[in-house]
Amino acid sequence: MAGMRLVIASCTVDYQGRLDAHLPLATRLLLVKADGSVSIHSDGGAYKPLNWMTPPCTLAEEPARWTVSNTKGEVLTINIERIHADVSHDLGLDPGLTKDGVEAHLQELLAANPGVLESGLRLVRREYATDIGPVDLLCHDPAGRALAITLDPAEAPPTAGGSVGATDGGYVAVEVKRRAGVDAVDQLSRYLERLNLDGRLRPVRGILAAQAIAPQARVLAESRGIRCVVVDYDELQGKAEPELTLF
Amino acid sequence: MAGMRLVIASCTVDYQGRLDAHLPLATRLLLVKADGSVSIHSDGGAYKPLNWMTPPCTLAEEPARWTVSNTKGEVLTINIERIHADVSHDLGLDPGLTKDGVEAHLQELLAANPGVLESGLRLVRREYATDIGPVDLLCHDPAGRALAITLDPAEAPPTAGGSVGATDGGYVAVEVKRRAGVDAVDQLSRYLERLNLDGRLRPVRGILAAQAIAPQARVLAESRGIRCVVVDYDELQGKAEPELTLF
DNA sequence: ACGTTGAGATTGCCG
DNA sequence: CGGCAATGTCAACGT
Repeated sequence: MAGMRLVIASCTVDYQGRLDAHLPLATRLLLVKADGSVSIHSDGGAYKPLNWMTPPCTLAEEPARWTVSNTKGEVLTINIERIHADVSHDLGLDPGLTKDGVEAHLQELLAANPGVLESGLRLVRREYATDIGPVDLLCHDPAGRALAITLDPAEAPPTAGGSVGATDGGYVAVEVKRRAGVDAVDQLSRYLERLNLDGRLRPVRGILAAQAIAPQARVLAESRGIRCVVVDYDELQGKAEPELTLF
Repeated sequence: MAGMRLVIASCTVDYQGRLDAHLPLATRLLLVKADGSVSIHSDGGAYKPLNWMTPPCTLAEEPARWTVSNTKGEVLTINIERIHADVSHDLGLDPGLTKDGVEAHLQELLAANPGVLESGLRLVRREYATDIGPVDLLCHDPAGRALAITLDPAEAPPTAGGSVGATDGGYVAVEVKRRAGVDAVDQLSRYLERLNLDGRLRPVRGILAAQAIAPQARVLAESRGIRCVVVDYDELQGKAEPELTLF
């Protein structure tokens, strides 16, 4: 039986699996999809169901008791007191969602225009592989150490005692985020720690590029000699197709 | 009009807000809850809707077009080609979900039995406040430096060059997780960095306690002198009530 | 209201 | 299939 089934029922629910959970008696929506997944919704709390079972799973249906289980030993038990409605509809396959404006797109635009991050910066490689994961952008700064002279002293990297690669020239690792928090700074720090073990790259410094950077992330980044650059998505998209803005 | 509304409709959808997204024409379930939130489901893909708008938001309904918007400028537009079904039900307030087995419970059990983490360890305080957030457990090791002698050399902390408080006695900061990843190591590292600025506590070392620890997290933790302890939830619960296991 | 943290996170990607 | 990182993460809680 293909299609989606909607049941309004007064029920209690028990889940045993990754945790134990229980729902007292109340009227709720039971949503059974074609893939067998079941979700139990109340009339609030946005889109997240109170309980659910993700596919693949099997539904065993008795008159007053549904038992949904999967191969990992998780069990969802729905004890049905009364059914108020029970309808089914065949929806067919969904053509799917198209998205625009996510981190991947921001990374593409920055890869095409690394100079936005810092004048003269050139892209070496996107998704540069390290043994702890890929760095979003690895760039090279032809100006090298000379660059530091032109920077405001307040933005200059700390002295050589820093724990990560806080230097002022050569290679540059860029972490791209839509919204950057302290975790993004830690992530970039890990990469820098790793990249600076490579004698062919060392010294490598870091740039955190995001549409928005949390204040605490900015403080942490600067204390580690990591530059923060806030990028404007629309403006960047304009640079990507400059011929469109000529007239 | 209180209650939940279920509409089966052929529609296209556009979302503009944190990103841009579009859904081509297809038949879907539109779920409108009493709080005004709207979610659009296909017949698959677990419980997450294809598109949605979380409350608070307002729904403006025209014959062939629903417009859902919030105060942050996000807009969800549903162009309705045909309505196949449209039913409403008043579900009433839900008494809510009870849970057991989450991190908070694991933290309680470890607070009551810190010796599980390391013989002799004593609890100083749960949720010990620092200015960058609370440490799950702050403990004290009466054995102090003498402990290191009994440890396997392979597990011994690194030399004093480590960037965070990787020492071998006195106070111990414990980070509790159900599943620990590298981010948990970073989190604990930040706390250690902070705690070791306090002369009354220094030196403070770290223990990462979790039901499961990712291999990369283990490597990173040990490179920073942080001990990893895998705890068994059921076993720990047994220790909490030892009188029940006497016979 | 804002920030921080946990979550049965889910989902997609790539090894 | 397992590890890893992004997500319009969401939701709960404390300040």
